[in-house]
Amino acid sequence: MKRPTIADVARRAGVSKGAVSYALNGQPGVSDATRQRILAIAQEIGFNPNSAARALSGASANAVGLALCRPARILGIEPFFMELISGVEAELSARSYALTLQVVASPEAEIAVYRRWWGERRVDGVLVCDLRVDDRRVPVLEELRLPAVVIGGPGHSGGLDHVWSDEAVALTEVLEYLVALGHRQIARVGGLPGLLHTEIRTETFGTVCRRLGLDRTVTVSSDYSGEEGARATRRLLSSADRPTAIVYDNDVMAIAGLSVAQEMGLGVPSDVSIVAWDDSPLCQLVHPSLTALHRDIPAYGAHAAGRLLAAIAGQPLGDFQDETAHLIPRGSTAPPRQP
Amino acid sequence: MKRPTIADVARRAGVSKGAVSYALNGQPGVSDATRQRILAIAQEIGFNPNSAARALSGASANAVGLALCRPARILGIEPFFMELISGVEAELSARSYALTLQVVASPEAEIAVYRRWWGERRVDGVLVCDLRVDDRRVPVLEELRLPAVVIGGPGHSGGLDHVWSDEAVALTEVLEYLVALGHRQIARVGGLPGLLHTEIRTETFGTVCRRLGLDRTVTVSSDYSGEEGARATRRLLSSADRPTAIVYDNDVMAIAGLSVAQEMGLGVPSDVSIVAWDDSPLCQLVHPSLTALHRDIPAYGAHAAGRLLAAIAGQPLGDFQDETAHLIPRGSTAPPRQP
DNA sequence: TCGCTATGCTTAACCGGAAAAGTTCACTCC
DNA sequence: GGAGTGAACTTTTCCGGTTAAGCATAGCGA
Repeated sequence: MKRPTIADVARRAGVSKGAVSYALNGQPGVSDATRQRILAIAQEIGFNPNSAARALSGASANAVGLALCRPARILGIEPFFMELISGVEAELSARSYALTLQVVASPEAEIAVYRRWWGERRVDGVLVCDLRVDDRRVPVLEELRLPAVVIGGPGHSGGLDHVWSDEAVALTEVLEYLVALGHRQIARVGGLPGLLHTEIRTETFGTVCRRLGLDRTVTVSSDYSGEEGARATRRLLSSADRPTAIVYDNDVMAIAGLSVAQEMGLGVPSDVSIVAWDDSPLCQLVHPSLTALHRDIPAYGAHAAGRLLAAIAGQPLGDFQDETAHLIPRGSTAPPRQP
Repeated sequence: MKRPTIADVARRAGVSKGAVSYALNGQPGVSDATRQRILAIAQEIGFNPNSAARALSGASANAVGLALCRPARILGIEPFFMELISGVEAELSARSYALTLQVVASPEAEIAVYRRWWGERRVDGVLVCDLRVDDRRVPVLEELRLPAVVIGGPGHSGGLDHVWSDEAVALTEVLEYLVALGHRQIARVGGLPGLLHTEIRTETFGTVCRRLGLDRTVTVSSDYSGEEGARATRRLLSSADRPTAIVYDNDVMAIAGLSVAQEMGLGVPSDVSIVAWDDSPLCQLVHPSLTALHRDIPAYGAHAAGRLLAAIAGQPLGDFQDETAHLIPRGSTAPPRQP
């Protein structure tokens, strides 16, 4: 089956290719009557402009790129990325932009992908996840002048636009809540060290605990996987002065932690309270359901995508602070058992 | 920053654009010495061929499409798709193909996306998920002659290549295992009706139960979400003759079911055994860990992608039966308590 | 009546590659 | 020595759009 081209439309309408192009793109230069006729014919023969030809003459590929640097195992289990992608997609497809996805093995590979995409003009811009402290991807994107929106922050995104949410405030809410319940020994199982939001949380955790007068607080690093979350929890709960509450950097680790606690014969929340960061439906499926920090991740993705499209259109909007995650107390938190 | 084009390489090498094209594409027509020189220069100035220009002259967009028709909520929570995408990606990026992703709201929208992609020449082929009985997408793809690989089957994929895994054998293994443990009342919480694999499972469930002499068996339809899984479980477990074992069509519903059982004060596996289809790491994070049907989903995706690339290259390979899911018994199954 | 402008269209150049067709030249061979 | 050949390039055309520039025609004011 032959794909209809602009020439086919032009022939049937008895006008030139140029006229068709003007008509379809809403440009002036054709009468209203002709425009209507051309639109009808294009519709009738199912004409869609060849994206390559368009990209070649205009400058726009009508696509944005997203490179994810996580092992398959973790990508699958963490709802975060898929929800983010859903949100990004919703915004993009409303403006008929395509999303080009690539899973990479390392930050270096990710940089190579950006360079290739830029050279190939395959995408008009990119969304950058997992912002790191002094991220090496940032200067490369700036050098390439590839429009980009960083998802994460604040700071460390150089001159790139970014969309972020206040991790410090959210964590503070959690800690104040736990302290209000009576907890004094609070531990945290953190995400991948080096990621900016992990570092922000770690620093905030220290600061707020000191401010609240908690002395025996500890952060253990992990990698977001259930296995690591379980291992960290096992270590924490076997220690001499075990914490009465644990805050996890994602929901998967929190669920693993819950399971470990129950396995060790500890009651949740009676012996140990659990709080999860990121509130996927999973948190409500386990028993007891998990107290979690909730935010609208698809909306977060949609905002980032919207900003990226604006940046591509040449309107640098500056940074955008998205909704702060808020605590949803559920069954996994309670006052600690009196000693 | 100006993107280097083939003309820049040609100028620096002191040859024509044509020579550069031959050299970079491994075509005959240039001497080895010149080829090396051109390659070195291309490397040095970081030349990447403009994908649009390439797509416009050749016929290949060097991209494949994947349209997903599920609400964001479910896409996020089900590890299946993200794992599948990881596998697809691994295969594609090894052959430097891009993956274009689109989330759609309905099968009609999905068909529209295929038509658009085809018209825009945006992709060279597509992967089709969630095969339905008498799927309307199949004739459209055949009519468009858009290379496609259907993930799912067997059958109902018309003349399109497909990659499938034997659901019937897997389910039979589960049922025989449960019967061997002594279960006689087995229920199943099924996935979305209309999806081919759901229908195959439903039919197999009926057939095998009859063959094994089980009389009181029941299948409840659901939508893969935890909420629905919980509701279905609640109904099953409150019924007069409640089942002693429940098989769930995915892991999320199984986890929800486990939670409901525990909430109702029933012991798992003492009062009710639970088996999950799809064995994401989640199954090992809950307590007791779930007996599950395991298969390598990234590999499944990689196989499909590989077949699609072959189909695009013009080698129709015919159907491919992937590994059958196999049962991994864990803590959620045991002989039923004696009445 | 003659310009002048605005409208509505056509023409043609261009984007950056791929590849067919054409050119040059060294070399072979009768 | 002249035709024939093949290697190594160059030139040209093409893909299918966008868009600047060109060109009739109509309308209008002086």
